Amino acid sequence: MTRKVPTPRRRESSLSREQIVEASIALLDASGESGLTFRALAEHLATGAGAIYWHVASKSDLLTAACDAIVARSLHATARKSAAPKPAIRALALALFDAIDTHPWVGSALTRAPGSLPMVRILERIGQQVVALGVPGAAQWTTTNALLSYILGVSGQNAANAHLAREQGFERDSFLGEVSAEWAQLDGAEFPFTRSVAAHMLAHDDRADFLAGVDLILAGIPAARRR
Amino acid sequence: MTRKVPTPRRRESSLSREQIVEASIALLDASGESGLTFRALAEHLATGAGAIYWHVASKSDLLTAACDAIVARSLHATARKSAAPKPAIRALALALFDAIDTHPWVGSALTRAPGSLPMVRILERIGQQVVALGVPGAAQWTTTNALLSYILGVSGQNAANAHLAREQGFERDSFLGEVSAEWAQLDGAEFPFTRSVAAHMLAHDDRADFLAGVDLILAGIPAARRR
DNA sequence: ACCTGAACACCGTTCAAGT
DNA sequence: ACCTGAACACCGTTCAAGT
Repeated sequence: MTRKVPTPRRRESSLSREQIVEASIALLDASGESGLTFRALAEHLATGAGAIYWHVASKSDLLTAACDAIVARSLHATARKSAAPKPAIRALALALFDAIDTHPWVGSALTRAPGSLPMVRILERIGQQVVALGVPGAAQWTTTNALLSYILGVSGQNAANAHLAREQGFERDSFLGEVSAEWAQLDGAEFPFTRSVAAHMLAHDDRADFLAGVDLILAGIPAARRR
Repeated sequence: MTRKVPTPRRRESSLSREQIVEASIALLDASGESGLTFRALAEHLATGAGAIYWHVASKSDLLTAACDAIVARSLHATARKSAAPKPAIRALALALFDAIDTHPWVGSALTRAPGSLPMVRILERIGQQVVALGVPGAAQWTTTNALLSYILGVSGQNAANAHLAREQGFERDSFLGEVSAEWAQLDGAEFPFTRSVAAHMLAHDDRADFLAGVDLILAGIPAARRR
């Protein structure tokens, strides 16, 4: 993070970390995690594969940086609304859900980078609202963690669905149709619940269900305190 | 899934899908997701890489099968205790947490296989208890989904911590120490919450916090119904 | 029916050599 | 200080050929 004063003497159009991250995001959005390749990146940036390593430590460094750019952007867009804590948490949750829906690779990449900067950004924002909610000190960590896990968990699953559907050339709807049909054919004695929700899962609205789950957790917070 | 009657005529010690899955689990446990390689697997099984493709469709098929073996085993171990719904959900959650802690690769692999058999097994078990809890029809899917996402989300994060720590050659504790120290040095104006929980995160018990979160959601269920 | 192993088309990463 | 591009040590997957 210590940035030395640069003395740009050579050509002005030299490679920069931001350029590389931006190009990475474009590749990731276009063709998923497998689309991010040092060779593809080099071609995209009209340079050699080795050049990228001057600005970036490794592929996982690059992926984390790309994640952080998306997360920071998304959090920035929902910042400073100064709403009450619970509406603020709902807005935050939806912003992340939408960001991960738009950039499905963010979901799985975040999971593999615990304690990294993008995760800390989210933790911080949720935590501040949990504190504002009046949750006592000892429960703040647990409550924030529960919300964080739910938000990233469901958003990630939703994105994985979308990604898998696209990968198999289906529309998202017809992919859900496939899964629903599979579930409906499961053994009734062994999988009664899954069979019973097969129809609902076909018709459901991912975003609305996601928000309902957030509300479920939010509802549990005062209830848990009252015990 | 249609299994033709096999006519084993050649040598009795032929390769089987179960053998391959078992060897895969061993490799995954020993050296993580990057340790599962068709070449390593072939060497382990004293065969050629191509032979494995006779029994397995692809690497992702193999990974899903390995996941399913672990999940099925773990669910079977906690089956038929016929406890009340909430204790049953807690026991189920802990069993999965422990299984993913022991086999960290299960956490990330599950995320990438939505709608697959191992996921359905878990969905089914949680769903049955949610139904037993008396949650009305319309809310069953959402409630089950929330629990599923929380359980897999937190377990996955915990496993990712363990895996990352091991990868970097740290003990788990000293890895958490690193992260905690980093958090304590964050900018106080921008990251007040993260700074304030840095100490707690060092001392906390992952398993206990995980269970507390499950209780938080369980507490929210009746509260949400009462609205 | 099942296995072998070479071959194909890729990867991330390194590094001498250039400017 | 920054870039080039060949080279290294790998991958998953395929497929003719064997038994």
